[in-house]
Amino acid sequence: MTLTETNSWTGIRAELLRRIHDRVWQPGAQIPHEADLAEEFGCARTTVNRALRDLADSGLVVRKRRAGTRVALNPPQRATLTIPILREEVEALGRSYRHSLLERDLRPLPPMLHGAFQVTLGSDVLFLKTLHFSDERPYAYEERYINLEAAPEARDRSFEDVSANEWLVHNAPYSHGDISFFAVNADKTLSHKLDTSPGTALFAMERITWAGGLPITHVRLIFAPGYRMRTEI
Amino acid sequence: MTLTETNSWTGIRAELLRRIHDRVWQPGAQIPHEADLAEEFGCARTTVNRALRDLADSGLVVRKRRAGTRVALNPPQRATLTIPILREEVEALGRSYRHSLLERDLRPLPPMLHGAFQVTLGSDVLFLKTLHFSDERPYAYEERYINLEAAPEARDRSFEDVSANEWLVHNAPYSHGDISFFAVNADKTLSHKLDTSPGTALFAMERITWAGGLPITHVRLIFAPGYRMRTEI
DNA sequence: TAAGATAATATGCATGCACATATTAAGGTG
DNA sequence: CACCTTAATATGTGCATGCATATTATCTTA
Repeated sequence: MTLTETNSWTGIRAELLRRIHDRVWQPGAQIPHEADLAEEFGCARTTVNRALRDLADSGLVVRKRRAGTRVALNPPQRATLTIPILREEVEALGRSYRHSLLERDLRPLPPMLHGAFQVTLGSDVLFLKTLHFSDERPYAYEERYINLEAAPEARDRSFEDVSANEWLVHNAPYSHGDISFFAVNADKTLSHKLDTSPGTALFAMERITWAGGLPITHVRLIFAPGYRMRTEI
Repeated sequence: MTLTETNSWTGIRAELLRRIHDRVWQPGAQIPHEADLAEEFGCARTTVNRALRDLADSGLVVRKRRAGTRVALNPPQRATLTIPILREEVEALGRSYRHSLLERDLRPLPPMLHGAFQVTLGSDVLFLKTLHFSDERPYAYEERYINLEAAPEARDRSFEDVSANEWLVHNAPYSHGDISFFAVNADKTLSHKLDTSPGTALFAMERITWAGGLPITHVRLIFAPGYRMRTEI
Protein backbone atom coordinates (compact mmCIF):
# COMPACT_ATOMS: atom_id res chain seq x y z
CA MET A 1 0.00 0.00 0.00
CA THR A 2 2.51 2.51 1.18
CA LEU A 3 5.11 3.32 -1.39
CA THR A 4 7.45 5.15 0.92
CA GLU A 5 8.81 2.06 2.54
CA THR A 6 11.31 4.03 4.54
CA ASN A 7 11.14 3.52 8.23
CA SER A 8 12.80 6.85 8.82
CA TRP A 9 10.81 9.38 10.76
CA THR A 10 10.82 11.68 7.75
CA GLY A 11 9.39 8.90 5.64
CA ILE A 12 6.64 8.33 8.14
CA ARG A 13 5.99 12.04 8.33
CA ALA A 14 5.64 12.11 4.55
CA GLU A 15 3.06 9.33 4.62
CA LEU A 16 1.11 11.02 7.42
CA LEU A 17 1.21 14.25 5.46
CA ARG A 18 -0.10 12.49 2.40
CA ARG A 19 -3.04 11.11 4.32
CA ILE A 20 -3.86 14.55 5.63
CA HIS A 21 -3.60 16.17 2.22
CA ASP A 22 -5.55 13.40 0.52
CA ARG A 23 -8.29 13.63 3.14
CA VAL A 24 -7.84 10.10 4.33
CA TRP A 25 -7.97 11.76 7.71
CA GLN A 26 -10.44 14.64 7.61
CA PRO A 27 -9.73 17.91 9.36
CA GLY A 28 -10.78 17.59 12.96
CA ALA A 29 -10.73 13.82 12.84
CA GLN A 30 -8.75 11.80 15.30
CA ILE A 31 -5.89 9.77 13.89
CA PRO A 32 -4.67 6.43 15.21
CA HIS A 33 -2.58 6.27 18.35
CA GLU A 34 1.16 6.28 18.21
CA ALA A 35 1.22 2.64 19.18
CA ASP A 36 -1.11 1.61 16.35
CA LEU A 37 0.81 3.63 13.80
CA ALA A 38 4.06 2.17 15.04
CA GLU A 39 2.66 -1.29 14.47
CA GLU A 40 1.35 -0.38 11.03
CA PHE A 41 4.67 1.05 9.91
CA GLY A 42 6.64 -1.61 11.67
CA CYS A 43 8.72 0.79 13.69
CA ALA A 44 9.15 1.92 17.26
CA ARG A 45 6.68 4.27 18.88
CA THR A 46 9.51 6.75 19.37
CA THR A 47 9.84 7.07 15.61
CA VAL A 48 6.15 7.73 15.10
CA ASN A 49 6.32 10.18 17.98
CA ARG A 50 9.07 12.10 16.24
CA ALA A 51 7.05 12.36 13.05
CA LEU A 52 3.89 13.43 14.86
CA ARG A 53 5.78 15.92 16.97
CA ASP A 54 7.13 17.51 13.84
CA LEU A 55 3.66 17.77 12.33
CA ALA A 56 2.40 19.30 15.55
CA ASP A 57 5.25 21.82 15.46
CA SER A 58 4.18 22.95 12.04
CA GLY A 59 0.60 23.19 13.22
CA LEU A 60 -0.91 20.47 11.05
CA VAL A 61 -2.06 18.25 13.87
CA VAL A 62 -3.07 19.01 17.42
CA ARG A 63 -1.98 16.69 20.18
CA LYS A 64 -3.33 16.34 23.69
CA ARG A 65 -2.22 13.91 26.28
CA ARG A 66 -5.01 11.57 26.90
CA ALA A 67 -7.20 12.87 24.10
CA GLY A 68 -4.99 11.72 21.26
CA THR A 69 -3.93 13.38 18.04
CA ARG A 70 -6.30 15.01 15.58
CA VAL A 71 -5.89 16.81 12.29
CA ALA A 72 -5.96 20.55 12.86
CA LEU A 73 -9.24 22.20 11.91
CA ASN A 74 -7.67 25.47 10.88
CA PRO A 75 -4.13 24.68 9.92
CA PRO A 76 -2.61 27.99 10.96
CA GLN A 77 -0.51 29.33 8.18
CA ARG A 78 2.78 29.54 9.89
CA ALA A 79 5.72 31.09 8.14
CA THR A 80 9.23 31.35 9.45
CA LEU A 81 10.93 34.47 8.29
CA THR A 82 14.59 35.04 8.59
CA ILE A 83 15.63 38.58 9.30
CA PRO A 84 19.27 38.81 8.37
CA ILE A 85 21.77 41.51 9.12
CA LEU A 86 21.24 44.18 6.46
CA ARG A 87 24.77 43.87 5.17
CA GLU A 88 24.28 40.16 4.58
CA GLU A 89 20.90 40.67 2.99
CA VAL A 90 22.40 43.12 0.53
CA GLU A 91 25.49 41.08 -0.18
CA ALA A 92 23.41 37.96 -0.70
CA LEU A 93 21.86 39.80 -3.65
CA GLY A 94 25.30 40.29 -5.11
CA ARG A 95 25.34 44.00 -4.32
CA SER A 96 27.88 46.01 -2.43
CA TYR A 97 26.92 47.20 1.01
CA ARG A 98 27.79 50.44 2.75
CA HIS A 99 26.27 52.38 5.57
CA SER A 100 26.52 55.94 6.71
CA LEU A 101 26.00 57.18 10.23
CA LEU A 102 23.87 60.32 10.05
CA GLU A 103 23.52 61.09 13.72
CA ARG A 104 24.73 59.80 17.04
CA ASP A 105 24.00 61.28 20.44
CA LEU A 106 22.93 60.59 23.98
CA ARG A 107 19.46 61.68 24.89
CA PRO A 108 16.62 60.79 27.19
CA LEU A 109 14.25 58.16 25.93
CA PRO A 110 11.35 59.77 24.08
CA PRO A 111 8.06 59.49 25.97
CA MET A 112 6.37 57.45 23.27
CA LEU A 113 8.75 54.60 24.01
CA HIS A 114 8.42 54.70 27.79
CA GLY A 115 5.82 51.98 27.79
CA ALA A 116 7.47 49.37 25.61
CA PHE A 117 11.10 50.16 26.33
CA GLN A 118 11.60 50.71 30.04
CA VAL A 119 15.01 51.98 31.03
CA THR A 120 16.05 53.40 34.38
CA LEU A 121 14.33 56.70 34.92
CA GLY A 122 16.46 59.67 33.97
CA SER A 123 19.20 57.69 32.28
CA ASP A 124 20.22 58.49 28.74
CA VAL A 125 20.06 56.16 25.81
CA LEU A 126 22.22 56.15 22.71
CA PHE A 127 20.35 57.35 19.66
CA LEU A 128 21.53 56.59 16.14
CA LYS A 129 20.36 57.42 12.67
CA THR A 130 21.85 55.26 9.96
CA LEU A 131 21.37 55.03 6.24
CA HIS A 132 22.10 51.69 4.59
CA PHE A 133 23.11 51.47 0.95
CA SER A 134 22.98 48.77 -1.67
CA ASP A 135 25.25 49.48 -4.64
CA GLU A 136 25.37 53.11 -3.50
CA ARG A 137 21.62 53.41 -3.65
CA PRO A 138 19.66 53.93 -0.45
CA TYR A 139 18.36 50.62 0.86
CA ALA A 140 16.97 51.34 4.31
CA TYR A 141 16.85 54.09 6.87
CA GLU A 142 17.30 53.17 10.52
CA GLU A 143 16.52 54.92 13.77
CA ARG A 144 17.76 53.15 16.84
CA TYR A 145 17.83 53.55 20.59
CA ILE A 146 20.34 51.54 22.57
CA ASN A 147 20.01 51.01 26.30
CA LEU A 148 23.50 51.66 27.65
CA GLU A 149 22.78 49.69 30.79
CA ALA A 150 22.31 46.59 28.67
CA ALA A 151 25.21 47.30 26.31
CA PRO A 152 27.64 49.67 28.08
CA GLU A 153 30.41 49.12 25.53
CA ALA A 154 28.20 50.78 22.94
CA ARG A 155 29.03 54.15 24.52
CA ASP A 156 32.58 53.95 23.19
CA ARG A 157 31.73 52.70 19.74
CA SER A 158 31.42 55.11 16.85
CA PHE A 159 29.37 52.69 14.72
CA GLU A 160 30.92 54.21 11.65
CA ASP A 161 32.89 51.13 10.65
CA VAL A 162 30.55 48.41 11.86
CA SER A 163 26.85 49.21 11.88
CA ALA A 164 24.95 49.09 15.15
CA ASN A 165 22.80 46.45 13.56
CA GLU A 166 25.72 44.14 13.15
CA TRP A 167 27.59 45.10 16.29
CA LEU A 168 24.63 44.39 18.52
CA VAL A 169 23.99 41.00 16.99
CA HIS A 170 27.53 40.02 17.87
CA ASN A 171 27.91 41.82 21.16
CA ALA A 172 24.56 41.98 22.85
CA PRO A 173 22.69 38.76 22.21
CA TYR A 174 19.04 39.01 23.09
CA SER A 175 16.80 36.43 24.61
CA HIS A 176 13.54 37.58 23.09
CA GLY A 177 11.93 40.40 21.23
CA ASP A 178 8.88 41.88 19.58
CA ILE A 179 8.73 42.65 15.89
CA SER A 180 6.07 44.39 13.92
CA PHE A 181 5.73 45.25 10.27
CA PHE A 182 3.70 48.03 8.75
CA ALA A 183 3.56 50.62 5.99
CA VAL A 184 4.35 54.34 6.22
CA ASN A 185 4.17 57.27 3.87
CA ALA A 186 7.49 58.96 3.22
CA ASP A 187 7.62 62.45 4.65
CA LYS A 188 9.82 65.12 3.16
CA THR A 189 13.05 64.29 5.01
CA LEU A 190 12.57 60.56 4.67
CA SER A 191 11.87 60.77 0.95
CA HIS A 192 15.04 62.78 0.57
CA LYS A 193 17.11 60.21 2.41
CA LEU A 194 15.67 57.29 0.48
CA ASP A 195 15.82 59.11 -2.83
CA THR A 196 12.12 58.97 -3.56
CA SER A 197 9.19 61.36 -3.58
CA PRO A 198 7.16 62.39 -0.55
CA GLY A 199 4.11 60.25 0.04
CA THR A 200 5.59 57.05 -1.35
CA ALA A 201 4.47 53.97 0.54
CA LEU A 202 7.38 52.36 2.37
CA PHE A 203 7.72 49.04 4.10
CA ALA A 204 8.76 49.39 7.73
CA MET A 205 9.72 47.19 10.62
CA GLU A 206 9.96 47.96 14.30
CA ARG A 207 11.78 45.73 16.72
CA ILE A 208 12.53 45.68 20.44
CA THR A 209 14.87 43.13 21.91
CA TRP A 210 15.53 42.15 25.50
CA ALA A 211 18.17 40.18 27.33
CA GLY A 212 16.24 38.65 30.17
CA GLY A 213 14.16 41.53 31.50
CA LEU A 214 16.57 44.23 30.34
CA PRO A 215 15.70 46.03 27.12
CA ILE A 216 18.62 46.24 24.71
CA THR A 217 17.54 48.17 21.69
CA HIS A 218 14.59 49.64 19.88
CA VAL A 219 14.96 49.97 16.16
CA ARG A 220 12.77 51.23 13.37
CA LEU A 221 13.80 50.31 9.86
CA ILE A 222 12.21 51.89 6.83
CA PHE A 223 13.04 50.34 3.49
CA ALA A 224 13.43 52.01 0.15
CA PRO A 225 10.53 51.75 -2.31
CA GLY A 226 10.00 48.37 -3.90
CA TYR A 227 11.26 46.38 -0.95
CA ARG A 228 9.59 43.02 -0.41
CA MET A 229 10.04 40.72 2.49
CA ARG A 230 9.69 37.18 1.28
CA THR A 231 9.37 33.79 2.82
CA GLU A 232 8.20 30.28 2.06
CA ILE A 233 5.82 28.04 3.85
CA MET B 1 27.47 25.15 39.80
CA THR B 2 24.44 24.70 37.69
CA LEU B 3 21.30 25.87 39.40
CA THR B 4 18.87 24.30 36.98
CA GLU B 5 19.24 20.83 38.28
CA THR B 6 16.59 19.54 35.96
CA ASN B 7 17.67 16.75 33.72
CA SER B 8 14.89 17.52 31.33
CA TRP B 9 15.96 18.45 27.83
CA THR B 10 14.38 21.87 28.30
CA GLY B 11 16.42 22.37 31.44
CA ILE B 12 19.58 21.47 29.60
CA ARG B 13 18.61 23.72 26.74
CA ALA B 14 18.15 26.56 29.22
CA GLU B 15 21.62 26.01 30.65
CA LEU B 16 23.18 25.86 27.18
CA LEU B 17 21.33 29.03 26.27
CA ARG B 18 22.66 30.73 29.38
CA ARG B 19 26.22 29.84 28.47
CA ILE B 20 25.74 31.25 25.01
CA HIS B 21 24.16 34.45 26.28
CA ASP B 22 26.74 34.88 29.02
CA ARG B 23 29.56 34.37 26.55
CA VAL B 24 30.91 31.32 28.29
CA TRP B 25 30.96 29.97 24.76
CA GLN B 26 31.89 32.73 22.36
CA PRO B 27 30.23 33.08 18.99
CA GLY B 28 31.98 30.81 16.54
CA ALA B 29 33.50 28.72 19.27
CA GLN B 30 33.11 25.01 19.37
CA ILE B 31 31.15 23.61 22.28
CA PRO B 32 31.75 20.25 23.96
CA HIS B 33 30.58 17.08 22.31
CA GLU B 34 27.23 15.58 23.11
CA ALA B 35 28.91 12.78 25.02
CA ASP B 36 30.86 15.18 27.23
CA LEU B 37 27.82 17.31 27.94
CA ALA B 38 25.82 14.21 28.73
CA GLU B 39 28.41 13.22 31.27
CA GLU B 40 28.51 16.71 32.75
CA PHE B 41 24.75 16.92 33.14
CA GLY B 42 24.46 13.32 34.18
CA CYS B 43 22.02 12.38 31.50
CA ALA B 44 21.83 10.34 28.34
CA ARG B 45 23.33 11.59 25.11
CA THR B 46 19.85 11.46 23.59
CA THR B 47 18.73 14.16 25.96
CA VAL B 48 21.61 16.47 25.15
CA ASN B 49 20.97 15.76 21.50
CA ARG B 50 17.39 16.88 21.84
CA ALA B 51 18.45 20.14 23.47
CA LEU B 52 21.14 20.84 20.88
CA ARG B 53 18.83 19.95 18.03
CA ASP B 54 16.35 22.48 19.32
CA LEU B 55 19.01 25.18 19.53
CA ALA B 56 20.09 24.33 16.01
CA ASP B 57 16.48 24.61 14.81
CA SER B 58 16.29 28.11 16.19
CA GLY B 59 19.59 28.95 14.55
CA LEU B 60 21.66 29.58 17.67
CA VAL B 61 24.15 26.82 17.06
CA VAL B 62 25.43 25.19 13.91
CA ARG B 63 25.98 21.46 13.83
CA LYS B 64 27.99 19.38 11.41
CA ARG B 65 28.54 15.68 11.59
CA ARG B 66 32.12 15.10 12.26
CA ALA B 67 32.97 18.75 12.85
CA GLY B 68 30.97 19.16 16.03
CA THR B 69 28.71 21.93 17.27
CA ARG B 70 29.61 25.58 17.36
CA VAL B 71 27.86 28.76 18.45
CA ALA B 72 26.43 30.52 15.42
CA LEU B 73 28.45 33.53 14.31
CA ASN B 74 25.48 35.47 13.05
CA PRO B 75 22.50 34.17 14.92
CA PRO B 76 19.93 34.73 12.20
CA GLN B 77 16.96 36.52 13.61
CA ARG B 78 14.30 34.02 12.91
CA ALA B 79 10.69 34.87 13.60
CA THR B 80 7.73 32.61 13.19
CA LEU B 81 4.68 34.46 12.12
CA THR B 82 1.26 33.01 12.21
CA ILE B 83 -1.05 34.09 9.45
CA PRO B 84 -4.54 33.35 10.65
CA ILE B 85 -7.76 33.29 8.73
CA LEU B 86 -8.95 36.90 8.59
CA ARG B 87 -12.18 36.10 10.38
CA GLU B 88 -10.27 34.59 13.27
CA GLU B 89 -7.80 37.45 13.38
CA VAL B 90 -10.65 39.94 13.66
CA GLU B 91 -12.65 37.93 16.15
CA ALA B 92 -9.57 37.40 18.30
CA LEU B 93 -9.55 41.18 18.74
CA GLY B 94 -13.07 41.02 20.07
CA ARG B 95 -14.56 42.58 16.95
CA SER B 96 -17.31 41.33 14.73
CA TYR B 97 -16.31 39.99 11.34
CA ARG B 98 -18.14 40.28 8.04
CA HIS B 99 -17.09 40.05 4.44
CA SER B 100 -18.62 41.17 1.22
CA LEU B 101 -18.02 39.65 -2.18
CA LEU B 102 -17.55 42.48 -4.64
CA GLU B 103 -16.87 40.50 -7.78
CA ARG B 104 -16.74 36.92 -8.93
CA ASP B 105 -16.10 35.69 -12.43
CA LEU B 106 -14.18 33.28 -14.60
CA ARG B 107 -11.41 34.73 -16.65
CA PRO B 108 -8.08 33.85 -18.19
CA LEU B 109 -5.09 34.26 -15.91
CA PRO B 110 -3.58 37.72 -16.32
CA PRO B 111 -0.20 37.64 -18.08
CA MET B 112 1.67 39.09 -15.11
CA LEU B 113 0.92 35.92 -13.18
CA HIS B 114 1.90 33.48 -15.90
CA GLY B 115 5.35 33.05 -14.48
CA ALA B 116 4.60 32.38 -10.87
CA PHE B 117 1.21 30.75 -11.20
CA GLN B 118 1.24 28.27 -14.03
CA VAL B 119 -2.14 26.83 -14.96
CA THR B 120 -3.02 24.85 -18.05
CA LEU B 121 -2.83 27.12 -21.06
CA GLY B 122 -6.18 28.54 -22.07
CA SER B 123 -8.08 27.41 -19.01
CA ASP B 124 -9.97 29.93 -16.93
CA VAL B 125 -9.39 30.70 -13.31
CA LEU B 126 -11.89 31.93 -10.76
CA PHE B 127 -11.34 35.56 -9.86
CA LEU B 128 -12.72 37.07 -6.67
CA LYS B 129 -12.70 40.49 -5.09
CA THR B 130 -13.61 40.52 -1.44
CA LEU B 131 -13.78 43.20 1.20
CA HIS B 132 -13.31 42.13 4.81
CA PHE B 133 -14.80 44.12 7.66
CA SER B 134 -14.02 44.45 11.34
CA ASP B 135 -16.90 45.95 13.32
CA GLU B 136 -18.34 47.18 10.02
CA ARG B 137 -15.18 49.09 9.19
CA PRO B 138 -13.05 47.97 6.24
CA TYR B 139 -10.24 45.73 7.41
CA ALA B 140 -8.68 44.32 4.27
CA TYR B 141 -9.28 44.15 0.55
CA GLU B 142 -8.59 40.89 -1.23
CA GLU B 143 -8.02 39.93 -4.86
CA ARG B 144 -7.78 36.24 -5.48
CA TYR B 145 -7.28 33.81 -8.33
CA ILE B 146 -8.28 30.20 -7.80
CA ASN B 147 -7.05 27.44 -10.08
CA LEU B 148 -10.14 25.36 -10.78
CA GLU B 149 -8.05 22.36 -11.70
CA ALA B 150 -6.72 22.26 -8.18
CA ALA B 151 -10.03 23.06 -6.49
CA PRO B 152 -12.86 22.16 -8.89
CA GLU B 153 -15.55 22.43 -6.22
CA ALA B 154 -14.81 26.14 -6.02
CA ARG B 155 -16.70 26.62 -9.29
CA ASP B 156 -19.99 25.90 -7.55
CA ARG B 157 -19.37 27.97 -4.46
CA SER B 158 -20.67 31.49 -4.23
CA PHE B 159 -18.22 32.49 -1.47
CA GLU B 160 -20.84 34.83 -0.11
CA ASP B 161 -21.43 32.93 3.09
CA VAL B 162 -17.96 31.53 3.71
CA SER B 163 -15.04 33.55 2.43
CA ALA B 164 -12.71 32.01 -0.11
CA ASN B 165 -9.95 32.52 2.42
CA GLU B 166 -11.62 30.23 4.88
CA TRP B 167 -13.09 27.80 2.40
CA LEU B 168 -9.74 27.10 0.80
CA VAL B 169 -8.03 26.52 4.10
CA HIS B 170 -10.55 23.82 4.85
CA ASN B 171 -11.04 22.38 1.39
CA ALA B 172 -7.82 22.74 -0.51
CA PRO B 173 -4.92 22.14 1.81
CA TYR B 174 -1.63 23.23 0.35
CA SER B 175 1.74 21.66 0.67
CA HIS B 176 3.84 24.77 0.28
CA GLY B 177 3.70 28.40 -0.70
CA ASP B 178 5.43 31.70 -1.20
CA ILE B 179 4.53 34.77 0.78
CA SER B 180 5.75 38.30 0.42
CA PHE B 181 4.99 41.49 2.25
CA PHE B 182 5.30 45.02 0.98
CA ALA B 183 3.78 48.48 1.04
CA VAL B 184 1.53 50.12 -1.56
CA ASN B 185 -0.01 53.51 -2.03
CA ALA B 186 -3.78 53.51 -2.11
CA ASP B 187 -5.13 54.46 -5.51
CA LYS B 188 -8.51 56.08 -5.94
CA THR B 189 -10.63 52.93 -6.02
CA LEU B 190 -8.68 51.24 -3.26
CA SER B 191 -8.86 54.24 -0.98
CA HIS B 192 -12.60 54.31 -1.51
CA LYS B 193 -12.96 50.66 -0.59
CA LEU B 194 -10.82 50.95 2.50
CA ASP B 195 -12.36 54.25 3.54
CA THR B 196 -9.17 56.27 3.44
CA SER B 197 -7.62 58.89 1.22
CA PRO B 198 -5.68 58.24 -1.98
CA GLY B 199 -1.96 57.93 -1.47
CA THR B 200 -2.17 56.43 2.01
CA ALA B 201 0.50 53.81 2.64
CA LEU B 202 -1.02 50.37 3.06
CA PHE B 203 0.44 47.11 4.25
CA ALA B 204 0.05 44.34 1.70
CA MET B 205 0.69 40.65 1.43
CA GLU B 206 0.87 38.39 -1.59
CA ARG B 207 0.67 34.65 -1.37
CA ILE B 208 0.74 31.71 -3.73
CA THR B 209 0.05 28.20 -2.52
CA TRP B 210 0.57 24.86 -4.19
CA ALA B 211 -0.54 21.32 -3.57
CA GLY B 212 2.34 19.29 -4.83
CA GLY B 213 3.19 20.90 -8.16
CA LEU B 214 -0.32 22.21 -8.77
CA PRO B 215 -0.95 25.88 -7.99
CA ILE B 216 -4.07 26.41 -5.90
CA THR B 217 -4.51 30.09 -5.39
CA HIS B 218 -2.89 33.46 -5.73
CA VAL B 219 -4.06 36.10 -3.33
CA ARG B 220 -3.21 39.71 -2.70
CA LEU B 221 -4.39 41.21 0.56
CA ILE B 222 -4.24 44.92 1.24
CA PHE B 223 -4.94 46.00 4.78
CA ALA B 224 -6.64 49.12 6.00
CA PRO B 225 -4.42 51.93 7.31
CA GLY B 226 -2.82 51.35 10.68
CA TYR B 227 -2.50 47.60 10.27
CA ARG B 228 0.50 46.03 11.94
CA MET B 229 1.63 42.49 11.61
CA ARG B 230 3.24 41.45 14.88
CA THR B 231 5.28 38.56 16.10
CA GLU B 232 7.65 37.59 18.86
CA ILE B 233 11.08 36.09 18.70
C1' DT C 1 54.91 15.97 -2.87
C1' DA C 2 50.30 15.40 -4.44
C1' DA C 3 46.47 12.45 -4.89
C1' DG C 4 43.78 8.85 -3.30
C1' DA C 5 42.43 5.24 -0.03
C1' DT C 6 41.38 4.46 4.82
C1' DA C 7 40.47 5.12 9.52
C1' DA C 8 38.60 7.94 13.20
C1' DT C 9 34.96 10.64 15.10
C1' DA C 10 30.75 13.61 16.12
C1' DT C 11 26.33 13.89 15.06
C1' DG C 12 21.87 11.54 13.33
C1' DC C 13 18.66 8.17 13.95
C1' DA C 14 16.19 3.85 15.32
C1' DT C 15 14.84 0.58 19.08
C1' DG C 16 12.80 -1.20 23.39
C1' DC C 17 11.81 -0.10 27.67
C1' DA C 18 10.19 2.50 31.79
C1' DC C 19 8.05 6.05 34.01
C1' DA C 20 5.79 10.92 34.17
C1' DT C 21 1.88 13.72 33.28
C1' DA C 22 -2.30 15.51 31.55
C1' DT C 23 -6.87 14.48 30.59
C1' DT C 24 -10.87 11.91 30.20
C1' DA C 25 -13.99 8.22 31.72
C1' DA C 26 -15.92 5.59 35.20
C1' DG C 27 -17.36 4.78 39.67
C1' DG C 28 -18.97 5.87 44.20
C1' DT C 29 -21.27 8.63 47.73
C1' DG C 30 -24.13 11.94 49.97
C1' DC D 1 -28.38 14.10 40.49
C1' DA D 2 -24.34 16.73 41.59
C1' DC D 3 -19.90 16.26 43.29
C1' DC D 4 -15.72 14.07 44.35
C1' DT D 5 -12.46 10.29 43.94
C1' DT D 6 -10.20 6.97 41.33
C1' DA D 7 -8.80 4.46 37.37
C1' DA D 8 -7.62 4.24 32.53
C1' DT D 9 -5.14 5.96 28.68
C1' DA D 10 -2.46 8.67 25.08
C1' DT D 11 1.16 11.45 24.77
C1' DG D 12 5.72 13.25 26.75
C1' DT D 13 10.12 12.25 28.12
C1' DG D 14 14.41 9.83 29.64
C1' DC D 15 17.87 6.01 29.12
C1' DA D 16 21.11 2.57 27.18
C1' DT D 17 22.51 0.77 23.15
C1' DG D 18 23.65 0.03 18.41
C1' DC D 19 24.32 1.31 13.89
C1' DA D 20 24.29 4.98 9.94
C1' DT D 21 26.37 8.82 7.81
C1' DA D 22 28.97 12.83 6.90
C1' DT D 23 33.25 14.84 7.44
C1' DT D 24 37.87 15.30 8.77
C1' DA D 25 42.44 13.48 9.74
C1' DT D 26 45.84 10.22 8.66
C1' DC D 27 48.28 7.06 6.18
C1' DT D 28 49.59 5.10 1.65
C1' DT D 29 51.27 5.06 -2.77
C1' DA D 30 52.75 6.69 -7.23
